[in-house]
Amino acid sequence: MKDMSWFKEMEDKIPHGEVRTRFAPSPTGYMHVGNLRTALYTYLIARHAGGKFILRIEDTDQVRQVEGAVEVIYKTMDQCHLEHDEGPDVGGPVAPYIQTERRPYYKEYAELLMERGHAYRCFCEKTESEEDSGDFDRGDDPCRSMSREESDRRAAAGEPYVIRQLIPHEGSTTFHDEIFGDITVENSTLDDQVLLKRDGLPTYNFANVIDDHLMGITHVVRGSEYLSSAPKYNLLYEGFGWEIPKYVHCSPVMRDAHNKMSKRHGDPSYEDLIAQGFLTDAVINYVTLLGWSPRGEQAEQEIFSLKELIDCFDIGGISKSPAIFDIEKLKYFNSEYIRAMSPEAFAKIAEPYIRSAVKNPAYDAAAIAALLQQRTEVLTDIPEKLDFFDSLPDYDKELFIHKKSKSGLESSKQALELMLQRFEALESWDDESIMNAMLALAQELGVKNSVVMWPVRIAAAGKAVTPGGAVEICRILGREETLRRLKLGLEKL
RNA sequence: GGCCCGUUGGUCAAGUGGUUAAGACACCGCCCUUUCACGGCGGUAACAUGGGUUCGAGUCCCGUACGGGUCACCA
Repeated sequence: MKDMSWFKEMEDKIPHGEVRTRFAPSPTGYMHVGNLRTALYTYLIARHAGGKFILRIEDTDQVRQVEGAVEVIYKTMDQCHLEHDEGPDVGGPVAPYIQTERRPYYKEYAELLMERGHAYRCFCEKTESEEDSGDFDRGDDPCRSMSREESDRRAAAGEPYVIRQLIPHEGSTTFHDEIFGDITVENSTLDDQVLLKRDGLPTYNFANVIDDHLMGITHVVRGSEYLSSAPKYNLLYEGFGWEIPKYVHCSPVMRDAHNKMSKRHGDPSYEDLIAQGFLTDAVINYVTLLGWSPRGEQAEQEIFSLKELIDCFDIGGISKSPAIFDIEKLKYFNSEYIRAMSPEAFAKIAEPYIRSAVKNPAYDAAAIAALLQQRTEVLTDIPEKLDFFDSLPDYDKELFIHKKSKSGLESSKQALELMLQRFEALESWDDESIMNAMLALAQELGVKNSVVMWPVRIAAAGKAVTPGGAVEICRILGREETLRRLKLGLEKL
């Protein structure tokens, strides 16, 4: 073990006097919605307090590493505007920020903890069945009461061992969580968890405490699955004589009442949602509100920019109970964000989706986008709305019948015939001219406007539901194509 | 099973002993309208349950049920 001056140096590097939070993913998979939300809350707590947000990679599990997982984390955080102040890529005062690179530290601290009487070497070869059965009685662990001399001797002889936390059999431990309040458990229900594995790497439970302390983390934000481990963390902090950070344990995001969101069930990751046509800002907004709600004055506000969230986020608003992810509500947020965009911005993001359905360059994508903006929930819905542009669907003449518009087969035939002539004679082809031509005819015939406009739209689009009305569709199709389609419609009648 | 936590409409949720128990999504109806949407108006729908405490309980206490978490040399 290093001498105390080394530990003193480590302590001296710890920043103080500011709120410091960390997002500490393990690179074992993709960024699911629950992860994203934890990252968001962690970020918001730091930014709200004007503190630092740190990224730390927890890669102590040798076998579960997934290729490319770290890149996904960086990319997602970048796209979500969750910029970190310190991390593997940008460095910082308490580097390194990757746990495998901190490997030497853990051993020193594990030994320090032994020195202080709160940990011991365990040489037991436990079989998997013993571990799995849960029958292992730590009270019987002979290593727990082994003399320090024997322990040192066997370790020096090269015998493999793990280092376990020495937890008292008596008494109870109380910890405080910012969301759940005070929780007390009997120490007898806590087991002597492994701190340092046989391979010399720390367990998550140990590395977390060491790193959170050494990095000056003030608010430990994590999933509620760690709630039951919290008393052991407290004992660890106390064993070292360290200040205990504030705990913020967040309940999970569920796919339904019984299951968490998971890759296995095919639940969407952040990347999946984007691929499904959702906007980042809408996802962030929705996910933040899934398990957190503003109180007081803003209790009724739902649409928040990231900036606004930073301003009003408070830990007290985080919910204790799990929240079910509702894609329908996300769609609502998405459509709100789409409608709030400038027409230009929407045209830009919609264009690829428009062009996937409308190949004919004669049809203006920006003009089509204008029709779509108010009626698009997710971008991927766009192509199917536009199929009639490139080729007129083979529709049934029954489509011309629409009771509410007072449109029938005979009236449609008449309207189409007359509009064909008038469109041909029209001086210019713009919204106003097209509209006026139709209104004039309706007036002359003494019928509702819809008696003329319904059949025109049907003939032009070949389907009952279209983005935009007869005027817009005819305008975009152009006069020539409109006339052609009206004639085809007439043939059906 | 032990320990811990949770429970307001289908969903997200406000509520911190006295309210006609907000709001939003979804759903339904009406209006607007050349369709669908958008928008406007309105509607259906909730304090898991049984005991306490209290003048008064969604709010406090206890039990029950249901749900979740945890009990790894995974995080």
